[in-house]
Amino acid sequence: MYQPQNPMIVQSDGSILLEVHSPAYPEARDALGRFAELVKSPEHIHTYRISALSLWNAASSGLRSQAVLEVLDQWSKYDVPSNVRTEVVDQMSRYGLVKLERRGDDLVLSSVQKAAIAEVATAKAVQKFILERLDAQTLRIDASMRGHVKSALLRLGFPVEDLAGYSTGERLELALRTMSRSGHPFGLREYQIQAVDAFWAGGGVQGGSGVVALPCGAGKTIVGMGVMEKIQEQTLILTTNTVAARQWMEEIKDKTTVLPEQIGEYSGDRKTVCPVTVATYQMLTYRREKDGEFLHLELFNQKNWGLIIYDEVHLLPAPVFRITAEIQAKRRLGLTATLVREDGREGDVFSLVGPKKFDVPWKDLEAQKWIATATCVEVRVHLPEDLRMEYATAETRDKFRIASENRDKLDVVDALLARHRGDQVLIIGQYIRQLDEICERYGFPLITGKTPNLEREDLYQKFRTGEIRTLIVSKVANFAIDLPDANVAIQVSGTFGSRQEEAQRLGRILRPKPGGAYFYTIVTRDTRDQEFSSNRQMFLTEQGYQYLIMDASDVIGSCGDIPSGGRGLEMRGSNAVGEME
DNA sequence: TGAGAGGGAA
DNA sequence: CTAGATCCCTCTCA
Repeated sequence: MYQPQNPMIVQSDGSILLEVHSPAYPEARDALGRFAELVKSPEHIHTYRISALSLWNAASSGLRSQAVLEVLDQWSKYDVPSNVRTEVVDQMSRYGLVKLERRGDDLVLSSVQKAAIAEVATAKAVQKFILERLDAQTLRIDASMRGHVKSALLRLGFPVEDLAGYSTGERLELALRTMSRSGHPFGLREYQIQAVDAFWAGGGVQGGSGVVALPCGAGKTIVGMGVMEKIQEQTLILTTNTVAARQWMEEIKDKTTVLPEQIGEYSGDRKTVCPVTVATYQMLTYRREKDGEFLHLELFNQKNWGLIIYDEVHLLPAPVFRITAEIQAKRRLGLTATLVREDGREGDVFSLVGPKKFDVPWKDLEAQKWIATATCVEVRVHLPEDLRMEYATAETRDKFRIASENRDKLDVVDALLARHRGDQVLIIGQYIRQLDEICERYGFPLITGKTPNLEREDLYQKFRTGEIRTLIVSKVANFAIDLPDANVAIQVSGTFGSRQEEAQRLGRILRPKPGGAYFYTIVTRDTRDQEFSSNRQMFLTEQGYQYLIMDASDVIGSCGDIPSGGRGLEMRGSNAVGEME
């Protein structure tokens, strides 16, 4: 049957085409996002792919294959190819087809399907972990190899459901406060409660490991504390940097009954191990020079942890994967905004930290006003005549830089600053040279990695109070979670295709505010800059953000509108909340 | 004891 | 893929 009004085409190779301008697009996109990945997003038709991992993650977060098929049937123009239907049902049923369970002191792999166990038993990568074959449906495995077994099986196409349970950690009684120490009423939001419950669902054996994906600014720390309250055991928290580590400590002190002396920082500065300990990933990955030995992995055994929290789990480094494979009996919570890794190790996150248990489309939280409504605009600038020759003859790897640093971008910055006079603006870029130039042109303060901490804090403070209205920031913006909120971000250059980076930077302006938020990215037309830019936008597009494409001349020339969902800029400051659709 | 630089790593 | 930021360590200086 042919239903031309539907927005979707499902093809037999597993790719899905989605028409962006269809009225049904928003609904179809959100439904599709639960089990497929966006791989290409040019202006009119987006391409998604159904991958095995995306289906397993969907299955583990509670979606049924029947529901997936219904989505495809509902929105597809043509009949869904039968091989795709089979693939969806097959892959999703694979999650949990092989189970890992405890029998006395032993661990066993079992399946209702003898064929599955037969396949597992003969696979080279798994054989070395098998101790004996108990019967046609059961294999006894080496209990110390629990993580390695799961990794190997995932690669074989068997995403194991791990029901072997967890060891009990040392007890730590704690509760969330209803009034924070700093004197504000405090409680979990609806979706945060759902996230905690989804992680915990099934209790003792089923609940206890997995990943929760939430947008920047949606309170992942709070979800972590909610899980700690459920478990009531000593907890080790791993973060990407010390500022984040200290923020966790502050939050726990502020919003739980854990006493300050029960919280320790394990970092380069201080090495205190307490019932709640916060450490950085880099601490754990540090190796002594002479023999390459890891010096701090001991931390995992220094206390009988009942829970390990992996903050920003999409950045988890290889050695931490290795140690995580060894501690599969501990409860593990992964937190992330994006789950996409740029290095393709999503499979390891799935098998070693755990499957995705919960996520919310960013647009849902926007609709509920938990995060700001953001208008994203890509402004395209031409390369000036004299740089064109240089660009054309440059080495591939220099091309990106030439296009990124295009000085004509500054004319657009001029215009945008004029439009947003009175707003709190961040100018974000990747090249110090380029940022120096901007700094000279306007005289706004510039923060880079070299800026001492005291000076940063001073500038942040002045920005917070409005004494300073514009800050220029380098890649520090990607990590500095203490960077104050702004309502306008102007990106003049960014890293090669990093989807996470774009998400992080948008996150800088997502705290809810009455006038909405504006995210501008300035790119050089028809160059590698533009190519990479579209790559960077992929994750946010998947989340429903549509970039408005404008030419530099439209921004510079007109003194009028940058539409935000068909409305003019003059709506800012009014009670109107801009719309994206 | 603490701050600040320099080197190496990923 | 660069360029850039971060974090760890050890060393020096007050």
